[in-house]
Amino acid sequence: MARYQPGIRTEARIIAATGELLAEAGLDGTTLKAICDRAGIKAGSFYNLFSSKDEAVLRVVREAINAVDPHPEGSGPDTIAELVEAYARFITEQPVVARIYLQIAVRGGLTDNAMAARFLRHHEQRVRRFAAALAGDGAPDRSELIRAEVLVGTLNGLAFRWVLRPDFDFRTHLTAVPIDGRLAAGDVPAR
Amino acid sequence: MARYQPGIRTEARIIAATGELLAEAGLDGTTLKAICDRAGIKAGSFYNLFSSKDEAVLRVVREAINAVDPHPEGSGPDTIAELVEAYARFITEQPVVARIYLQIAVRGGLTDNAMAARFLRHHEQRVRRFAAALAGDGAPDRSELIRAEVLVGTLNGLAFRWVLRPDFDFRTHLTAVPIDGRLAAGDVPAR
DNA sequence: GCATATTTTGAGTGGCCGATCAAACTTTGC
DNA sequence: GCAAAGTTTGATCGGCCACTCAAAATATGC
Repeated sequence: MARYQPGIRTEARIIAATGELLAEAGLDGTTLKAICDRAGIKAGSFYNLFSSKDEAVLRVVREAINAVDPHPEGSGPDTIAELVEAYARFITEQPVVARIYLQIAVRGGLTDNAMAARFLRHHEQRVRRFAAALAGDGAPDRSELIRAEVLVGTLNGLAFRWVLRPDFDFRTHLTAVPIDGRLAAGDVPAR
Repeated sequence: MARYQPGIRTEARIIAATGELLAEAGLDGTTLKAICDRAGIKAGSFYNLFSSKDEAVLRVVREAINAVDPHPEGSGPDTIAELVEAYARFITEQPVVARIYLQIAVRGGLTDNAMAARFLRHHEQRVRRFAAALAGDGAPDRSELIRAEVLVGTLNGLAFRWVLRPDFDFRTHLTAVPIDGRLAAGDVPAR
């Protein structure tokens, strides 16, 4: 870990460079050389601060995952509309982080176990949260868990579509997502 | 291209090995060495029949994409229920091909342009087909196109979820997918 | 069975990957 | 200003990647 000022600044530049590359070029494009070139350092400096390339990538991914839900679970009476809106804000207001999150979700899930596990844990947590909102009072039943999984699946599906082509209008399509018989658009509170 | 019998058999073994590896180990795990080892040949034989590794991968992917929709567009009055059921059958009955299809969709989409373009073209074609089914007679309007995109997005989202964990029950969750105000389950015809 | 075309092999190529390390340099606390 | 601790550099490592090629082996048509 960095102790002196130069090291602290370098560490920050490495994290920034890694994040930008993950969003722009995906996991394949995020090579050690690319990170170092963008951060303006040599490989040796990188390994003075990080023990491996994966450490830097995981740091960025972890931050991206945490950025999805700013306030922790249970810290407020979530409604479905609020949860959907939070997802939409994540996509539209933090596109770089969102791209990292989704890329790692699928990419990491296919090959790397650590990333897949991390993403799945977070996914399940989110589904529980959606299910709780569907249930209102009391614990969600099986039907509500399934409906929550489908709703989160829809959001993820549209988000993947957006990753494939960034000009895909996530918000517009969100208005056609059915929630409890109504459409999401009508439920989204004004910002 | 193969002209003699040994070459024809080798070509088939290469395609089979490539497909198996794509499904098992993803794009990263599908190295030239892995393909050749599984096919029981040397690299030189591979390049006698294929001009590049990508050529073999693309052949498999193309076949996987074509396998999604067995009968070509316009060859029958598709209903939404039929289209959803076709997607579900693809996932549940051809899991290997489905995994390849979805992996390439996201993986290839991020780095490789040829695969991304191919997947997107196919995706848009599918959305048009869903939209036409929603519209019934006449050309689909904007609203129907958006609803079709959301519905296909939901299917993709659930499929991605299944790729992440194969024990995810795609069919059960399909019953909770809202279609035109009703649930998909009620519309799915008996097989 | 022979000439020709194809296929297979084995031994390479260069290139990029992540990672290492000693030596020079810089920052920091005192 | 000095010593100790941290940082940067430049050269370098072995390994795996996709790919090549001449030469040996095999298939095919006649």
